[in-house]
Amino acid sequence: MTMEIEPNLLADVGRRLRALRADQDLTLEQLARLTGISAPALSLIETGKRDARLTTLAKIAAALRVPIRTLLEDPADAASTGGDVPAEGYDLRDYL
Amino acid sequence: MTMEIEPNLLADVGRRLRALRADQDLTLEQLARLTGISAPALSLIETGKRDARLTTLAKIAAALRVPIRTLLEDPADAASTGGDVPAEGYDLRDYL
DNA sequence: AGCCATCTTATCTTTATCAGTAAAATGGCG
DNA sequence: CGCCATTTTACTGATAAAGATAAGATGGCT
Repeated sequence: MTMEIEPNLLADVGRRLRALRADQDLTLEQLARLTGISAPALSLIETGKRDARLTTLAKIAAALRVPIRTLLEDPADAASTGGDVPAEGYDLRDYL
Repeated sequence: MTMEIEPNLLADVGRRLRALRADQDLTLEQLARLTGISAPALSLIETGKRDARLTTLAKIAAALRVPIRTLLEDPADAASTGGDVPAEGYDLRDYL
């Protein structure tokens, strides 16, 4: 359980994106028109082959009418949204 | 209330990033070493002048030991983390 | 099999991120 | 005021994102 900065973050985001689009029965073409992002670009993002910019993800989230955060969290642990706090008594400088 | 895709999303993310870094008393140099992202790049991101890639934000979040979602949500409405559902009975195709 | 919608992949061009470096602000603090 | 740490800004060059377009691949359906 070394967690190495989330191995397949892009693939995960892509999967969620595709699921959300499917929920609204939208084609890549339609989402492309809604977002201003080309269908090929959307395809690459959904298949986890492209490292999109923040505003690009924001446009897609806006078009799908969901908060951006939805794309980044596992709907499973979405319940514990109080689980934040950076582990009190920790000093990152110890690792420099 | 036209929402125009959040005009200052980058500035907001940058502010939260800077606050988190301040909480741990890290300099840009130190965070740069932790993330592998240069200090100038971090400065641009924190000041809302750069549209960072998803993996870049992920690296920073990992170094600060907070979930990525923390950078994107307003701590104010962080309470209502069940508020998702894309407004049932809506069809985005009506706007194409 | 053939057609059709949808998605994927490839190529090209423009633009932007990012590392690296160095040079200017900024801000304490003695 | 002059140091000094920190941050910002301004370059360079390499890598990658994103639009546009076109060409394959996939899958359903009669």
